[in-house]
Amino acid sequence: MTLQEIAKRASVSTATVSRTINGAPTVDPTLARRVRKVIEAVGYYPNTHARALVSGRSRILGLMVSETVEPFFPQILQTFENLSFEHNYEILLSSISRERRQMEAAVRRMIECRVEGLAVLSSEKETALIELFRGQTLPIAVLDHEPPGPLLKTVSIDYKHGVREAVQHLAALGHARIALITGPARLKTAAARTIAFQECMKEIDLEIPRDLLVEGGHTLESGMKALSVIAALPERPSAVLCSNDMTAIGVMRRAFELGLNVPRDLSVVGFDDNHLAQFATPPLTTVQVSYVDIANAAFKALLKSVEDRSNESSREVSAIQSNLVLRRSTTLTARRVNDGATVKRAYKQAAAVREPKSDSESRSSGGL
Amino acid sequence: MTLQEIAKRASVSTATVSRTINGAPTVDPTLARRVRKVIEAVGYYPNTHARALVSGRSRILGLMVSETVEPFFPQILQTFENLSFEHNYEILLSSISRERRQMEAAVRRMIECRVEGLAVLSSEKETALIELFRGQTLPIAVLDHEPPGPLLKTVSIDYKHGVREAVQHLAALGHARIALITGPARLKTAAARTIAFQECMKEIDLEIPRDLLVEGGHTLESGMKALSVIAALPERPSAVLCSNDMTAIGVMRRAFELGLNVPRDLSVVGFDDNHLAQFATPPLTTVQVSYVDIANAAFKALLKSVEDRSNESSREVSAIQSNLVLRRSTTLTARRVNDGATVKRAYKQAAAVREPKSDSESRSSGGL
DNA sequence: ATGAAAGCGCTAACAG
DNA sequence: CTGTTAGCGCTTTCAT
Repeated sequence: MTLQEIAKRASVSTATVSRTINGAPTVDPTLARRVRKVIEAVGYYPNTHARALVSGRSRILGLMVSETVEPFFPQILQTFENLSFEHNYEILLSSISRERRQMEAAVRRMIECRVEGLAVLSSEKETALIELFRGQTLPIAVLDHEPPGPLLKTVSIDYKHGVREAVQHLAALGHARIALITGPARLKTAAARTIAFQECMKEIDLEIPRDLLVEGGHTLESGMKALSVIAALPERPSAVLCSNDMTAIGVMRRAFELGLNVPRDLSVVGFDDNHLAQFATPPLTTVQVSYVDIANAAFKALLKSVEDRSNESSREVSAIQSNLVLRRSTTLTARRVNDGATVKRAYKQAAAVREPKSDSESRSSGGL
Repeated sequence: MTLQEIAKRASVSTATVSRTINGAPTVDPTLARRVRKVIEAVGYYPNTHARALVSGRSRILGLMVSETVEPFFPQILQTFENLSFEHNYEILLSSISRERRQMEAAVRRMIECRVEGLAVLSSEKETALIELFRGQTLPIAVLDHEPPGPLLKTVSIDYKHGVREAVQHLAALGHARIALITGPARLKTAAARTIAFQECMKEIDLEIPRDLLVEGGHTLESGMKALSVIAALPERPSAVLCSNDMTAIGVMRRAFELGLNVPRDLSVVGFDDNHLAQFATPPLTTVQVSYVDIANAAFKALLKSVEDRSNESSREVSAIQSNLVLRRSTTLTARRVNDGATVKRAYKQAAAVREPKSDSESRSSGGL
């Protein structure tokens, strides 16, 4: 069934049918009704490919993410889905492979499908990826990318806010020796977390001895290993901040094995607030990063870029905030434990303390 | 840049360019090389929309799932992604909304994009959904659907295998009173699990008193509530099988609160083997359902249906097996606890015991 | 083996 | 306000 056929049956021109379908205001209500009736009757659905071809607009947005098997991925996808739906776009999904050939193939698909905009939500490989789109006049939204170009919209994550809350929360509980278990060095987001930690510690004049900066790998195992290292230290820290939740879970598991009670003997803070965090034992205090907000910002930036054709030069930057979510894996240090009021005060000091927006939608492990 | 332009620059006809691109065998190698050179030089990418329009083949497969925010979803999507990539299809994703209007809109999108096949991987609403595709001559792959039609490929999940392993494993450990916490009644997959349990219990002549069949809702809270009910029973069961992992986690949490030790006082078995299962305390013994296998079967069925145009009548049924995964949430009953050898023997009796294929890719909560 | 030409289904001038 | 018409970029006979 084609538009032509509808035109014939409704005894109007194809133009009128087209106008009716697209809700053009200049079409006689009587005719419009007649057309719609025929469309309804025969079960006609316009062909998007023909439409895309002639209009030059595919109404498809590309979404490239590191791994669909990542904890935050569902939230990102769901958000994109909803927004696309709302704005009448389709989304073309692709995972960013480590292999060059696969990456090129993915890029090819995006281009061949004539996506009108692209969101790259990954913490590695984005630079190489974006490079492959050189010369495509395609708006791209990406996390914290330098240098931004005219078509490059940037979504930046403010790790510092949440980390500051975490550090000050711990300090208020009496912790002075706070360790950090980092993520893999190659992830720029992990690096950003480390820097945020260092800066926030400095803000309140806390030192970070070399041996309290332990490299992790954002995995359960790396967290376990890191805690073994930390536990063997001559002067053990009383709290540890982890670069993601999975690491924190590993830390808690190893702590348990070593007979260390969390939080009594060791306060643990995670990062991301994925699904596991709230179900951990004890439930994990963590720096929440809202992937919904991130996806939202990326989509909006893209949409704006696609709909306007003018503002090509305004390289937008949308900043997403992180926040501490208080649960049960942190508490007073031993020397403060007798001071009953202190714990309450400390909890209050963690300014933006709140449960995440949609706890039940959170997911596990990883982080962008 | 268009195919025409390439033809001009390579001084050949558009037909030759088309043939070259599509790897037709009847094109002179010299010409082909010349064409490819131009294509490479100018960075030409064929337009899939034009291609789809003229060829009548979109090379798009639809995938509809209940909620992208579901634990098993990433595995399904990833599997589809990989396979699509491999076979040069794109996938059009849509979540199955509870609202009628949204559902219709999703169906419309699928049809307008001219998807060549559709996988519906959901445990509710599929019948209504499929109904909306009536008269579309579109191959559809769906979970256990009755009645199967000529274009309806069915993927069925054999819950009984895994449940049998679970029940016999528990029986071997000395458990005679085994409770079941069901899922929501509206989910046909949950109902199937319940039936499998009843049948497997009957197989080994174990009774299921009315009060050992407790309705749950596949949520943490429902698991907690269900255990409260069970714990209050005059004659408490020594083991409980849950309709999904989330329920089992809730059971374990409430058990902990009630001072019941899992597995010593109560053996707990989950269902699905999602991400949480292995990280639970204690790690959860569970009936694993491989969503990778399910997605794989659905895709393959679809592909076959799309590529052949003949076998429209062969309504395939691919059966996916479930298996028990042994972890630490089950053990001997009190009366057997003194018999040292028994536990080993029991573990051996659970025939197909093994760790899941890719533990680290599993996800949390829910179940199809 | 290659080219010329006819559309695929739709939109958007343009003319009326 | 409506209709006519010219393509959008590609594949595919059908000749040659």
